[in-house]
Amino acid sequence: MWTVSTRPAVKAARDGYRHGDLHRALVAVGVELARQGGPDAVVLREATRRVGVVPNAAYRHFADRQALLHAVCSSAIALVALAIEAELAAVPAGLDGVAAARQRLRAVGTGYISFARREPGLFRTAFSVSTDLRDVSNPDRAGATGLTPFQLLGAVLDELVETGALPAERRPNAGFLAWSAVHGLAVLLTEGPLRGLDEEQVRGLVRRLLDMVEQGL
Amino acid sequence: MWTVSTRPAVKAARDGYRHGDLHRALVAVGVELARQGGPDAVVLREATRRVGVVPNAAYRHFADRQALLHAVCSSAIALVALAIEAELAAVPAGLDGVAAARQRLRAVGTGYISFARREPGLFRTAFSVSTDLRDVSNPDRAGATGLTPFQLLGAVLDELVETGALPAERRPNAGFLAWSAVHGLAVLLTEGPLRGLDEEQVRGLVRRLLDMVEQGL
DNA sequence: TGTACATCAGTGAACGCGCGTTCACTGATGTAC
DNA sequence: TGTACATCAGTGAACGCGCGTTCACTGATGTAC
Repeated sequence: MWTVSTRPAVKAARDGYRHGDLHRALVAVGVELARQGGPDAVVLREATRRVGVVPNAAYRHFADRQALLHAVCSSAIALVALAIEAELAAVPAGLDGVAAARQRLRAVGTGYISFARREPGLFRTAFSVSTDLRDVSNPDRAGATGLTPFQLLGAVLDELVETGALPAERRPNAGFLAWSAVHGLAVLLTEGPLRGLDEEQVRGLVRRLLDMVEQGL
Repeated sequence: MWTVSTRPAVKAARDGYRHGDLHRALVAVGVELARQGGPDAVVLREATRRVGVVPNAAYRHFADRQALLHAVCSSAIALVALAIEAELAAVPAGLDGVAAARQRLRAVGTGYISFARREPGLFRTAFSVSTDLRDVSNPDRAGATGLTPFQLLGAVLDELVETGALPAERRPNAGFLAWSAVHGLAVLLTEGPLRGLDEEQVRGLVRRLLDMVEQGL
């Protein structure tokens, strides 16, 4: 407590000598960089500069630049999960089982695509670090429900099976098929030839793509 | 002819002072770099180094590094077109109209995905430069038939309409829907969580995705 | 409760690197006469 | 067919840049006694 009172202004301003939680701060500012410029913009020196710390201080918390980028990537995916959760929460209650499950499947897709359009830099960053099958259930990549985007999709597909809207034998790999379609459209809309479309056209295309998935699964 | 005979060895070896077709050579070596390391590996200095020319020589043929990358991107897309054409050529003759058109639609999809898996660096490069709707018919991006990947897809969709396998009112934007699904799966298989799958599993997944597209369109 | 000390998060300075790009040049090529 | 000359593709040297990363350090924090 003595130390606190001897340097109160500095302490209050930025905690003086020690930062407090540099790890979290670097990831947060890394997310900001990725938001503005995608994965290549996650530059270690720039991140430390923004946090107000010397460049090599980052090495107390990350092995190297790649480790920081990896953490930022996980955060970006967690934000995708939050976007999907928000869309799921907006599905009106009071529908019967099959209709509700179908609506929720569409909510997952629209949440994913609207995130990609709202945050193209973060969306590219989410896919910039190669993942494998274990990463799809990494808790660092989960939203408020504790589920990752892929797990949220999986939960909805399970609902479809339970309500009888999806034959159980079609369930395996259905998640990857739906993900493929939605991801591909998200890429075409954000980096591909469909960048120029207006909101109206996008909505129509998304609706048709989700029809295709619903029909085709 | 005197100049030729005064420096024959050099002339034969690398054309001596003048290169001959540096533009084409830089694009070719740029494609090689992209093949090995994706778009970021298309480094102007390295390209000139490999061609055996001084770095700034590139500026006689390209405004800047971005212009070189753009040319490499177009070449990569042309290679996608060639891969699709090869797959189309392998569709057995003698099928009736509807079955042939369906097979050809699947050939477009498998050509696209097998290219992505065979040449992940070029595949990423093909998508590294933002395109717009006019680029999808850019002749620099065409294969041997003179058609770009998207135009090849479009031609097959037209066949489906002509044979009655696809209702004409579903034709608009069908290309983007099919492209989305196939592109998304290609990404998941090459950069995403499905990287580790073996050939057998991939074939099954591709088949199911194409079923979904065929059913859902 | 007060003191001595180990820990370890951040500092300060520096490194080598390869990059894209600019400048003034040179000399082979192909054209006009 | 032979010569004079303009063109312009490539040379040589250099620039400033920001990056990731390493090193030896310092001094606040929290713990053991």
